[in-house]
Amino acid sequence: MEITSVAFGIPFRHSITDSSSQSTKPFRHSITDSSSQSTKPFSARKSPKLQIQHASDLPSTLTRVGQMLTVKELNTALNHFGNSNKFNNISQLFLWMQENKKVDVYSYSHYIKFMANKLDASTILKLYNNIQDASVKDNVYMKEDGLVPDLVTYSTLIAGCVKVKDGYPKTLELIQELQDNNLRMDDVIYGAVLAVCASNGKWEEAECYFKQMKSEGRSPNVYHYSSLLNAYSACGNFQKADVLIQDMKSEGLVPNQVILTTLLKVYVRGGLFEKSRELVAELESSGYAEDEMPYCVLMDGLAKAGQIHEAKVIFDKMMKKQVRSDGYAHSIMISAFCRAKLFQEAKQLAKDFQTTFNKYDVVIMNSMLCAFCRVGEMDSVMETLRKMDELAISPDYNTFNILIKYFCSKNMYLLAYRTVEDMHSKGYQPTEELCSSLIFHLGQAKAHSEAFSIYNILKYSKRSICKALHEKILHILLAGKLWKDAYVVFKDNATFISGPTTKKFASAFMKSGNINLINDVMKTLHSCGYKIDPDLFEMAVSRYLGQPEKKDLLLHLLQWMPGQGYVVDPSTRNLILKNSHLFGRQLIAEVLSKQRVKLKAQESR
DNA sequence: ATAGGGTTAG
Repeated sequence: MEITSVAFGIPFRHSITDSSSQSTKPFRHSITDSSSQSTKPFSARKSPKLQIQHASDLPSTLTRVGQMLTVKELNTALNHFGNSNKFNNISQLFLWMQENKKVDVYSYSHYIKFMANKLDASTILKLYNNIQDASVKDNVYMKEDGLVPDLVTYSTLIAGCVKVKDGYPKTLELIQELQDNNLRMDDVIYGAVLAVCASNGKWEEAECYFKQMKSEGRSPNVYHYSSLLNAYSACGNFQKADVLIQDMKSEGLVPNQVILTTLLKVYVRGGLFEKSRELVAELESSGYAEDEMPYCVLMDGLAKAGQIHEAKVIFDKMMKKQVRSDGYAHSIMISAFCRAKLFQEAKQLAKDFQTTFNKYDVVIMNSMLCAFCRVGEMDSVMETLRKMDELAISPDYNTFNILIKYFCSKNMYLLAYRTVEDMHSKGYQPTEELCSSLIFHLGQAKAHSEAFSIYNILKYSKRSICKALHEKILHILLAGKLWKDAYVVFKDNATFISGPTTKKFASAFMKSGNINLINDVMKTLHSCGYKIDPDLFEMAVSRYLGQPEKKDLLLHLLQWMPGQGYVVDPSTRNLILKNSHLFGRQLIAEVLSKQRVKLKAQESR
């Protein structure tokens, strides 16, 4: 009881606000839709293609005439919008084409070309995979029609790998592919590749590409140097960094703001705080410290090395100098205080952030939430959540994760469940490990249908989930007497269900499952190679005998059996005969004798 | 078309 009332209060009022703000959209559409029809009576006479190109409300025009157009014509429209930089229309049209399966390789290619700098990296990579799938499917090769990807395409794709997980192996594939297409890596490609190496902590590989480009007679520019430098920062290799800076200077390049800030990162990661402070002073005197970034780098490093007081000194100095800040500095100090369990200081600074910036920040909230959860300060957790709600800060992926883990750790599984549902409805994917453990605990707590909901969230969000999970949920569904769901799970995953569990499912279902599904379950069991026991038939027959109005189902079962090599055993046969008045003696006798004849015939064959 | 900063958890 207490759990649900808490859950009701928290996650999250915005789900209501959000959906209401979304509900204004269709409204807006229907207005524009009707007005465009009434003010443009001639539109119906325009060709569908022109209607699309000149649509004032593209989505509704597409709904009206989109299906009349071929993929080729739609691609022309994409091009039309692309050439006039109508990005909104490109997106709307492409989305419609995807939803209506009216896309080919060229659609993807045009779309990527026009939207390259409007889309985030992972989206572009996904689209790129779609192209490859589509080109195999349509047997079209990109090389035709000038569609061969060029170096610009590849640099866009590789740059996209910087922020993406698995970006490094993906980059290797792309390098291979561009070489297969007879392209050679140029300066920009090398720049992007080095950036990927750096963001994946691969300094040796970065060095290797750096040397390789030099050996090809290319002179590294500041981008290359800064990425290699950044690659050294993860491991704090300041010796290599210093050598690199010397090399750079000897090539006649002057370290700029980015280079020096990155060098600072190396020193900080290497624990050279004295040298770092000197470098910050150098940045200040060069006018490179007007932004908070170098201070952030140093503060964060100090705090993570346990020197929280020194970090705060930098923070205060920065505030005194009125360095331009977007709030990162606050965020770093707040999370540092939280890590050190200095909650009063953290709260004070959070308050300060709120008054300085006149807003709140989800990252700061997450830091505090996480800290409160870690020390188990339930009241502060709830207070923080209330505050987020008050200030209309939408929880993000991390917020949900923090909360769910916290609720699980406190054995508040129903609350965790509600939070996962909320998370899912906001479009965030909980991890499989989290779901899997929650399913287990919900099962233990007899929250069977809740466990099944989590299973479904997982199943419909991922291509493949741990095979053992199907069997696990099957046990839970049986325990919860959710027969129909159990049947669906069994049917969809029969190959992953062990023999003993199959047996358990079969007899539990025959005993208590939905009578209308008994024959379906029998057939499913048989078709997945399970040898149906005579006891199971006896159980099914008993169920039918208990409900004479299901006569047709019994007859159907009896008729189906001999074809698959089954025959009722003598005791079941007697049971049926004893009750045959309920079904029509004549009919039952016929069916039973047919069973024997068919079986005999099969045996003699 | 290529470069630099904060939050989870183990």
